[in-house]
Amino acid sequence: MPALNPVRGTRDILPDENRRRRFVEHVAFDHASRYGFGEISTPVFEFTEVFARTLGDSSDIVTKEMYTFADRGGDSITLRPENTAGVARAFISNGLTQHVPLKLFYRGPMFRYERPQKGRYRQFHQVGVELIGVAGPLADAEVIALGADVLAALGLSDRVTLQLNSLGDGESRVAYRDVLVDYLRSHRQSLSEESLIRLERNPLRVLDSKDEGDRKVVAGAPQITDSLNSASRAFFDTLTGFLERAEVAYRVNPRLVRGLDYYCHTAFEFTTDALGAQGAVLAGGRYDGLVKQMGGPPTAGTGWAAGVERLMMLVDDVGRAARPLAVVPQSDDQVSDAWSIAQRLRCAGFVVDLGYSGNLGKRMKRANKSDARACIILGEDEIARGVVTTRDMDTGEQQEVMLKDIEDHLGRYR
RNA sequence: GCGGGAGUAGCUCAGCUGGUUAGAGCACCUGGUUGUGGUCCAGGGGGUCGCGGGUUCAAAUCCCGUCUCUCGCCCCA
Repeated sequence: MPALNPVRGTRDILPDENRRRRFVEHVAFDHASRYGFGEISTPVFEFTEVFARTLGDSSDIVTKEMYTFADRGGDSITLRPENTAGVARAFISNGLTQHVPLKLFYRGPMFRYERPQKGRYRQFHQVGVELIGVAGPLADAEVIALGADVLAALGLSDRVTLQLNSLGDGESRVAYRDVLVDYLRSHRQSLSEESLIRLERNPLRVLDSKDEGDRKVVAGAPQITDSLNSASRAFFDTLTGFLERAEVAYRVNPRLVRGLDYYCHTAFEFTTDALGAQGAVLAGGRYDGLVKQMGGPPTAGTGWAAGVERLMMLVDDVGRAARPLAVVPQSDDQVSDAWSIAQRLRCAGFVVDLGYSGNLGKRMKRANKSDARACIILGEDEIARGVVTTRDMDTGEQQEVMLKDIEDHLGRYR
């Protein structure tokens, strides 16, 4: 049935898997709340310009990975490939520039036209945070510590490492870029074809090339740390001091870079080797130039995004769904009474399932399949006497209970 | 966008040097048990062998194309 398959790179998430997804999202938001973040929801599509302008014309996301189309009114629309640009747009659109510092959490689907792989889909989900309007390193520390907390709460502490780097301020980055380009040019005969292109368009990217020849060249390359001016160095030192004080373990990786212009100072990634090539599970950095680039006032910002599907694959077990009580009529003759009892119990806050058809045995089977904690059995006999029979599905123990007392009696199964 | 591997029942897979009616386990349904689930026993349903084309007397099996998944590259969450 090829016509009935979901579109490549998309998939259906069934109830069991959605419990994992909700668990991940819930843990993320729960911890974000503790840091004072509130949830923002922005549209899943924006004017193409929102992404084109902020992500940079040369980035892969913009040049070949966006779902872009003209709507019926002729506007160019793009399904969001990430949400930082959307949040920045909302920040400006809603006049929030006067309400900084602003701490925003988000979650939801993102869209990128990429080759699907393990943990990589064309429609995927992210959770993320943006802390807008704080220029100092305490904001970076908070955001990183929050990321570490979320991963810890998901039970992943021993499977991820935090890699940290500083790109410095604009002055430092320009200085480093010059030094780096000089060095790379002098070794251009050893660089891969890819890297020669990057050298012209986005030289920092050469640093995280996986090509063996490139790596040798990069190993001897000047490090950004040496190009940081004193202000940038102080920023980074203060940040690492905060992280140490909060006991957030990190490893400085001078090759961790961000290609886009609006990034500065902090860049970080929590990575794992448990997902093959998809190593990054939660990554972010500081983007002081973004809001201004979008047409807003100069505004500092720092944040991260995490791939929900990747996290879902890493978390072990989220426990089973709530076990229901099953109201089981002996036959169709007792269905109306069963229905009343079920509604009464639901009203009282119980999780209640029903057996829909068949004889008592069939309905019991269904109750068992739904993992029922207990059954409320209702026969002709019981109705006549104003009682029900309850059966504990784990012990098999049964007893008769007055109909009016069932809520009390079942309280222990709540 | 580029390269490797794989697609057989709802799931995991066997069958593949071409040869009767394509199998197993799990799952599902029915009965044993018409007032009692799980376990057990007996039986049953379910497959255009991803799709299209080619070779052949004969194709799940060989060849080509295509789609999807998967691993890697690129990039990224």
